[in-house]
Amino acid sequence: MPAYALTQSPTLKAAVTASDRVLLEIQRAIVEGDLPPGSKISEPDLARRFHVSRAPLREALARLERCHLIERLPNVGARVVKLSVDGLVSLYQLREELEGLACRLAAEQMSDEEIEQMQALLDKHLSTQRVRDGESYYQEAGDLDFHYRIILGSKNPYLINILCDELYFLVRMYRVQLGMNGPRVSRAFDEHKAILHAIANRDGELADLLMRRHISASRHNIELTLKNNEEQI
Amino acid sequence: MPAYALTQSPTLKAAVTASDRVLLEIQRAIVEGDLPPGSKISEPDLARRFHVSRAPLREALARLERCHLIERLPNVGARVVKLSVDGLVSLYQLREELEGLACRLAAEQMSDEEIEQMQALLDKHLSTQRVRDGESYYQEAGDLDFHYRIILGSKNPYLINILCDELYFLVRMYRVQLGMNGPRVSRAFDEHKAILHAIANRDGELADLLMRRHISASRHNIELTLKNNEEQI
DNA sequence: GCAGGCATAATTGTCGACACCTTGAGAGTG
DNA sequence: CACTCTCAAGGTGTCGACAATTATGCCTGC
Repeated sequence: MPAYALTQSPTLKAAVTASDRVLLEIQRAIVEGDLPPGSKISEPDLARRFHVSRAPLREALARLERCHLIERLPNVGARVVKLSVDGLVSLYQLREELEGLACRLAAEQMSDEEIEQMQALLDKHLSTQRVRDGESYYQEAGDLDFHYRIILGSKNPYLINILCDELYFLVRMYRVQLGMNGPRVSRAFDEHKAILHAIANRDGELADLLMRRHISASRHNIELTLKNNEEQI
Repeated sequence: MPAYALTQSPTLKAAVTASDRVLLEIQRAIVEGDLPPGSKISEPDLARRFHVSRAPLREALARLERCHLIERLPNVGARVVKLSVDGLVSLYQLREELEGLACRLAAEQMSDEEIEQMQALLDKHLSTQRVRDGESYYQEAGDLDFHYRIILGSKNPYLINILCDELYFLVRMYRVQLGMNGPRVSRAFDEHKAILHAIANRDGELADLLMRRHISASRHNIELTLKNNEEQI
């Protein structure tokens, strides 16, 4: 399998084409709620806004559909996805399964060097977290970085593609729009550490189990916020 | 989650647009080896061949990339994927995990009526198989139909999307190009029956286990053929 | 006042043409 | 002979315009 199979998304490569650029901008806009959930996507409007023609814009829309940030109907158009409890549950069911698998594979496939680099990464995150206690953004970035590395460590290109290119933007959207809060931020570090420890011991089964629990806990956290939000409406 | 989230692929809906039509034709051509693995995809060439302009063709190519039938490089172009043992292993690792999950969810989510319909489907397949013993195509279609129904029964839209829209064309490509052969054809029926029985008993764990074994056996079957093929070259 | 149909406006799908990039062949040089 | 550079040819990325479809608002009729 050629290496470029892993570089389909412009997040992992330089944004060489206009379509890539626009994709990144719209992804950010949707994830951060700049384009609100449920809102209509007008192609002529967006094309003007990002100074491109409709051709690269439509290419970008196709990729946005691929990562579940918009939904399209032929001859009708696209809308930004709405966040829901059902959607969250479905998404995290998959995450538990797939990232569990990623852990098992990573425990077999990652090199000692890669594992050492991850340990260094965790140490770095720990120190910055102590300094900026409560600032969720850094925790957010650090958490995603941790998960990314394990997924890449699985060395399974299809698994990497699904998690990194197709599901993670939606995961980020839930987390950014519903906010990460409370004691989970500090507890997540310990869970990361335990998972990495299991991988370092080449104990794939344990890493799998711990990752599933880690993701399940994260889901419950978001689910609570989401249900509160829905009640407020 | 709206219903049309499940109808992104033209396989499950009417091919209303030119892009849909071309997509279906090229999918078939690649899966059946009409466009051979590794061959270059020339946009002007294909556009002439299918009597459309490059705009809908490129839309179709984007979706072909999504289901891993072609690989693209910016400013370079697209090639039909090559089949390999590594690719097969990666693909079936995912299938085991995801279809196992689908079984667990289907055991919870499927209605009694849906389960009865599946039993009727199996009976029908059994009778046609007895008649046309050895004809792999019908078995092929029947097997896919069985897996499709379980996946749909999971009621998880993301899972359905990944398996039915993104991975199954590649699975079909391996099976069609490497051929299904030997005693597996008849044994697969028994395995299907056992899986469905577990689902009917609402025993998700057992269905999960049986499905993983079923897929694993299928993989070993194809792997053998693939390795023989590579040795011949 | 309301339902239904019609015409208009706006949006999406498709087309052909152009600009830029990559690639491969061939000339030139060490 | 090997290596580099140039350049032409083909292909991809992008653009603006047209055709087909859908949404909107008005009008008519009940």
